[in-house]
Amino acid sequence: MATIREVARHAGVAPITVSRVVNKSGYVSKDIRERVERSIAALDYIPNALGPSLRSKKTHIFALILSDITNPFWTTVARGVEDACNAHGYYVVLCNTDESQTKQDQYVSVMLRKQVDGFLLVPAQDTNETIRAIQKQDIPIVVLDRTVSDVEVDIVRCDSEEGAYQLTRHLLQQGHRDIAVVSGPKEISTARDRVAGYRRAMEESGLPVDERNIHWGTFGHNAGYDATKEILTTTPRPTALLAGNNFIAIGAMHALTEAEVRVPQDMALVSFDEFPPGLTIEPFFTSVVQPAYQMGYRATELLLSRVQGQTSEPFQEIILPVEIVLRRSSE
Amino acid sequence: MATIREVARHAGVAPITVSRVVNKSGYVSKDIRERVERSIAALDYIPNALGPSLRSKKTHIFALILSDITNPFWTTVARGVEDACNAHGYYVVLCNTDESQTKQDQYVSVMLRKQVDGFLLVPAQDTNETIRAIQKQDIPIVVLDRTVSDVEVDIVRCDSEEGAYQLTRHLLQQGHRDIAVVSGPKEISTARDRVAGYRRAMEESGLPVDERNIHWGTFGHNAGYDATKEILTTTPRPTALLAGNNFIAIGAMHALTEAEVRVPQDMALVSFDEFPPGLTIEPFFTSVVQPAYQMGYRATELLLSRVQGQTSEPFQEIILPVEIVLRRSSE
DNA sequence: CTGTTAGCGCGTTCAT
DNA sequence: ATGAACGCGCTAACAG
Repeated sequence: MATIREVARHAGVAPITVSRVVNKSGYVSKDIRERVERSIAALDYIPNALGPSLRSKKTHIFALILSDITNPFWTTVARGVEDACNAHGYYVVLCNTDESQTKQDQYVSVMLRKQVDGFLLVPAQDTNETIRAIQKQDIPIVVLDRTVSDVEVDIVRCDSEEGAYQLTRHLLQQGHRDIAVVSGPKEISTARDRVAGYRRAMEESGLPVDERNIHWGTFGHNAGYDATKEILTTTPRPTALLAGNNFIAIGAMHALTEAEVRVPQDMALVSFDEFPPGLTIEPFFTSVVQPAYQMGYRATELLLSRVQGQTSEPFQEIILPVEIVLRRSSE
Repeated sequence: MATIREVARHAGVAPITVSRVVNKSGYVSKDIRERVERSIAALDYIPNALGPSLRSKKTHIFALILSDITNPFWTTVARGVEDACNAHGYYVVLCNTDESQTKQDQYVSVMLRKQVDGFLLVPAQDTNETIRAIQKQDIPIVVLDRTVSDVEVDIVRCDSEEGAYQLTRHLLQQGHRDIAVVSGPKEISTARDRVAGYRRAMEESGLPVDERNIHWGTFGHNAGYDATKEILTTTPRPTALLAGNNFIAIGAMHALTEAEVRVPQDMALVSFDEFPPGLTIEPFFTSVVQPAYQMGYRATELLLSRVQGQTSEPFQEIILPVEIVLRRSSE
């Protein structure tokens, strides 16, 4: 790897002149520019971005920390982040936490040392320590998807409560009265919000909420499977099921198929999150569509505005609207 | 962000002493260590990794450049890469090329400037220029999934030819004689290999290969849809279809469903790549399972060995075996 | 229009 | 056991 000095020597000029040619900054006569350009080509010179970063304290790198890139939902978020970054000359380092607080904190610590210019964080649990640690270093951060208690921080998320409300109302309209919910971990706000939306719809219709109908677990398909098996043993058996996300719905479907419970005839099944069109033979689940790509994109734009604008306006909470799509799984 | 000097001043010692405490290198008396540690905590000091990187010319970052993180296949590869990296103190910057040569080259160029320690590249097309440019800078690179002509380079890939061969033999055993192939772009080696495996199986059985049965396109579901629509208009109509990847299979399925062609009764359909268990209600396609996670992991290990060992052993080509899983889509 | 100087944060080398 | 000086690659500020 040639350095700027070697190019300068080769071209018989000062390093700063090479710098001016490379960055098209300042005046360089045509003759010298061409001579420098030839030297650059001859030596295969590629500028080292570390030097400038050290001086300018800018790396133009953001850290995106999320739970699992294997879930199409997060993948879509990540694409939104990446596209927004690229549109503004930024790049993304991706970190999977697997919902582990420890992995999350390790990543944050490393990324702080690496001088990333900002964080996009899907908080693994309801901890605010991590966020505070980042804020203490004056590095901008935008939280994605989930609220965190007891911190002031920018956040971009979707309206889970409203989504669950609409799903439940849809089920009620179909005549269901005994509806079970299989949600994610109680520590994650989206899991709580989805239960809250369900409650609101039930109560609004004057229906009592049987607490045994509310199941907390993880956002993985195994949890959906387990909870559904349990639900199938209860009497009276619920006639409809609200899954907290796409994986839970798949797990529920596995359990139902295994028990030869037909959907929607014997049990209606509604869910959160779509699968991208290239991923399913035929969309089947009635579900809440969250604007995942938009969430990533908007969060990145907000982060960029924090990074660039020195202004410390009040923290924002951007809540993106969701949409409900009716399909065969609920008639 | 506090610097090492500020901590040193705060603790009344020299910067190097702080460095020794932070890195646990060299001798520091217990008293001073504790004093320094208190200062570190008081100032929320986090070491800046840019300085050392500038000196040591090591960033401990790899660039992973692939076509599309939205495809579960690549996502699984990425997890393999990430896990292998983390196990060795490395981190990954992820870059989506969307199969575009231009985007790929832009990313490579930026990542070279950012001084990544190595590249993991899924080549967008059959170009070796990009790879040569990286090698010219003496940065190790491992190619993933696809061969590239006219370059000496390490590569880790799966045995596409054998996979297609087995899929075709399976169809032949089921009594199919007129089999169409919907593959990816001709410029991508896996697309060619899959056609080659098909040819081998056909020829081995003494069957002529009708060139009109071979369709080249992209690895997206739209291409699968379009090609299948076309296939359905030909007479005699093939009785079986070999899809070049998961997305093509889904697209084909869309076209078949639309035309009310039943699978497998009216048309058998076999494919490459599985969907992860959390992503499908019920696995349906007979398909070649490629060890995606392993591919990512092994490639990273190879890259690490290149980065660490200074030895320039001969370039390796690691070909991972594939497996075929029989399902309902082909009886 | 071109060049010199100095310093970003850190750790290696050599001293004390 | 602790510290001073130097330089990694680059560019802003200032000279000429």
